[in-house]
Parts: sequence; structure tokens; C-alpha cells
Amino acid sequence: DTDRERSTDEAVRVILEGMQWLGLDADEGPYYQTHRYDRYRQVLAQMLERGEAYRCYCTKAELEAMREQQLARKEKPRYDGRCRERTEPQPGIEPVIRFKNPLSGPVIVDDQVHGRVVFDNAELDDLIIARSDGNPTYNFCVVVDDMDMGVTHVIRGDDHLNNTPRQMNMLLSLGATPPVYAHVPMILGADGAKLSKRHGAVSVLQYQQEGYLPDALLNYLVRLGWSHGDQEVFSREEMIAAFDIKDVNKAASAFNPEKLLWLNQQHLMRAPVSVLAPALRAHLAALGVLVTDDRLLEGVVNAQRERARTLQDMAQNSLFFFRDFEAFDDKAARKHLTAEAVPLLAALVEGFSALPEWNAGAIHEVINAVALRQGLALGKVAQPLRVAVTGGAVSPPIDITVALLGLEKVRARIKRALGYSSATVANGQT
RNA sequence: GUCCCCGUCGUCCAGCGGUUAGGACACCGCCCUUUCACGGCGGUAACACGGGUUCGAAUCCCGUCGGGGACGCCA
Repeated sequence: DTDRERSTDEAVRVILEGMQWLGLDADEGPYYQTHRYDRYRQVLAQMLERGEAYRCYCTKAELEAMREQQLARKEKPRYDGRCRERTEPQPGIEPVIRFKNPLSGPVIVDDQVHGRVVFDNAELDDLIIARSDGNPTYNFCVVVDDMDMGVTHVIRGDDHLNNTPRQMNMLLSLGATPPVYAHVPMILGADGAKLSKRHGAVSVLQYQQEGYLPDALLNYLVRLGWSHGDQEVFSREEMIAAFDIKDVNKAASAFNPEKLLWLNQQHLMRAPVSVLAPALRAHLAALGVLVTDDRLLEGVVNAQRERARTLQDMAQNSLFFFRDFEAFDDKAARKHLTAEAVPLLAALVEGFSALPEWNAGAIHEVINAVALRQGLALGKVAQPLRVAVTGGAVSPPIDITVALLGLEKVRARIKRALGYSSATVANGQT
């Protein structure tokens, strides 16, 4: 949080809650770099004293001119170290502090993903480690933190690979042993361009809101740049057991929302009711439905788990279980709630009402018997019934749906459907 | 522009000198089926290009091209 501008309470909260939702917990921390400024200043003073860092009095205009010239000469823009020998303060200028990077020689990064990467010190410049207001910068803070906190492994996106030699130089200068580095490939947007808000670079919490399971998101992400045979679906435990940083690829990968959706469904099919039920309850609540019947909630989870790709879908498609639908789906009603359906629905109500035991098996037999008696295919009876009790043409298996709904609601809804049928008959719309 | 990284189906991965180049998502058929799904079977689809090395290259080397990243008193 060394950047006062961007490090808002909200930004911090989103990170912490996102990690918590994913179940990615930490043994210590979190640590805030703003709380450690005294320590950074102490190291800064020490480096200044030892000549490992120096004050730079260059103005922004001067720096800008330098940059322009270098660009014009087709060179990599970088600070030329002109203040290295300048010892006298410049009046009216608050200096920044720069690290005195070695002028030559190689810096070798033995990266766990990329292998050996060699940089030339001549390519590196003296980076600013403290701003003119005295505040330390990120690249310096992390170095001090890595040293102080005994960090052994740094695993981060490979956009940081270029920072590594500078950080190693500072660590070496401070007499610390650099940690092991592993730079994992970046994730690009679905269009192959850098990930942006447009295509997926949203807060982790947004995936929660959209009805993804944390394990599914983790599963999707872990398979980017990594694999374990032909296995696609991993439980959290399986990921942990199979993963090895050494098996990670070097190439960036594109974010594919379709596959995430598929994986989420796979996890929805496998997850225990104990995790799905509360999650579905929350998504129903977001749609304005407060669930009071836990048995029903669990039944719905099991009935819907393989036909929803997100919990949001599941909630949306399950509304009719918890409250009466406002109107029949037009197309479905016109097709199935016909005059021919009236006697069928009447027979079903009769059959259901006479049932000594209320369960899917018994309900199935009633539907079957009605179809048989009328000489109709099962679908000819099932569809009108489905539209009658759910309002639409899509639902879990009709016997299970009816069983979950209960006799009372089923009777009321069929009665309502009979009203619809006779109304259309009266209007000559059949 | 300079430096660094990367390059197998549209996408995610397998492949580690000899394979009909394999799996998954998506897409297209067919099957299962009371709807929708799930599931099953089959199909379309790739080694960026050019040089080497080798009896033999997707696999090794070089170059080209392409993509990404870094180059900030941001992190």
C-alpha cells in the first residue's frame, strides 16, 4: 500500500475478502508497508551512508529531456546516473534517492519456470527507491520485506521478471540472499490482449456474485499453464496434491469464460449439498426469495445441480419452487395448455390426490397411468403438467418436480392452468 | 525504439528425436430421453515461416515473423 492514491480501504477489502472466499488463507499477516516506513527509512539511511544509494536532484524536466533524447537515438530510456557524483544539494529541490546499481556484469536469475535468465547490468539503471517526499517505493519495500521476513520463494506474474535483477542487486547490496523466484505466465483476455476490465479482470468477488464456486475458479486458473495428464476436473485436494511449480508452462494463456462455465457446472454436480444449499439460498435471496424450507432447498439443489452452470442460473430457474410464477410462459402455454390437455390435467389432479404416499416414484406411476389410459406418449402428458406447475417448458424431471412442490401447490397450479386452458378455448385460440 | 519472455486445433493443455500429433472447452452430427441438462458415440480443426543438425524433426540450433511484458517520484 505504498501508493496512497490507489490503496483505498475498499481496494484492500476486496483483496482480503476475495482471498477469503477462495479459501486461500495465510499463516501470517496481512502486513501493510505503510506500517513499516520507519524500517524502510532506516535501511535507506544505511544505504546512503554506505554509498549504496545516492540523492538525485534532477528535475522532472531534465529527466524528460534525457528520455526524449534516448528515444530519438533509439535507445532504451533510462537514467544515466548523472547525480552519482553530485554531492552538493541543489537549492530548492527535494531529492529522490536512487539505488546505485552495478554498472556492468551479469545478473543471473535461476527462475523455477523460465530456467536461467541472464540480464546485463549495463541494461539496468539506478532506480528510485524513495520519492522526494521521503516515501519509499514498491521495488525497494519488497526487497526489505523479503529480507526481513525471511521470504524463501517469490512466485508472481512474469510481468515482474524484468524487476527481478534490480531486486536481486539490492538484496545482494544489503547482504541478503535472494529468494527462489518463479515467474508464472500471465493470463490474457479472451481476445489475446492484456487482461482488462472488459474481459475478465474483475474483482474475484464478482465471480462469487455471478454464482461460481471458489473451487471451480481455482480449478480453472490452475489449469492455465499447467496440467496433470488428461485430468480437467480437480478437487481442491487433488490440485494441491498434483501441483508442482516446475510443471508450469512459460507461455501466456487466454482467459476462456466458456470453459470456466463448464468447469463450474462440473463442480456444481460434484459439490456436497452442505456447500451448495447455503450458496443457493444466498442467490435466491439476491432475487428476493427468502427460503424457509430447508428440505425443499436441498431437494432443489439435487434436482438442479446438473442443469445449471452457475448458482445464479440455478436460483433463477428454481424460483417457481419457492413462489408462484407471475404468468405462464407464452409459447409453452400455447403449445401445451390446450383443450386436449384439460382432461389430462384433471385426471392427474385426481390421481395425485388419491396417492397414499407422496414421492417421485408414486407420482411417476400416476403420470404413466394417465398416459397409458389415453394412449399417449409420456411426453404428451408430462409437458402440459410441467407447464402447469412450473409456468414454463423447462424443469427437472417432472415427477421429482411435482414431488418437491407438494400436493397443495400442485393442485392449485393445475387449477390455475385449467383456467388458462378453458380461457384459450373460449377465445378460440387452440 | 531498446531489453526480457513466449510461439502445437478458435481456446486451454499433452507431446521431451521415430505418434494415424492425444485430451478438454466451444462448434456440428447421432444416441439416450417426459422438457432442459447430464451422459455416450462420432466429426471439423493445429505443430507460425525459412534455413540448418540428423537416417529421421512438433521436439535440437539459427534467423524471420507474430504475440506478450518491462522501460514511472505506479505497483
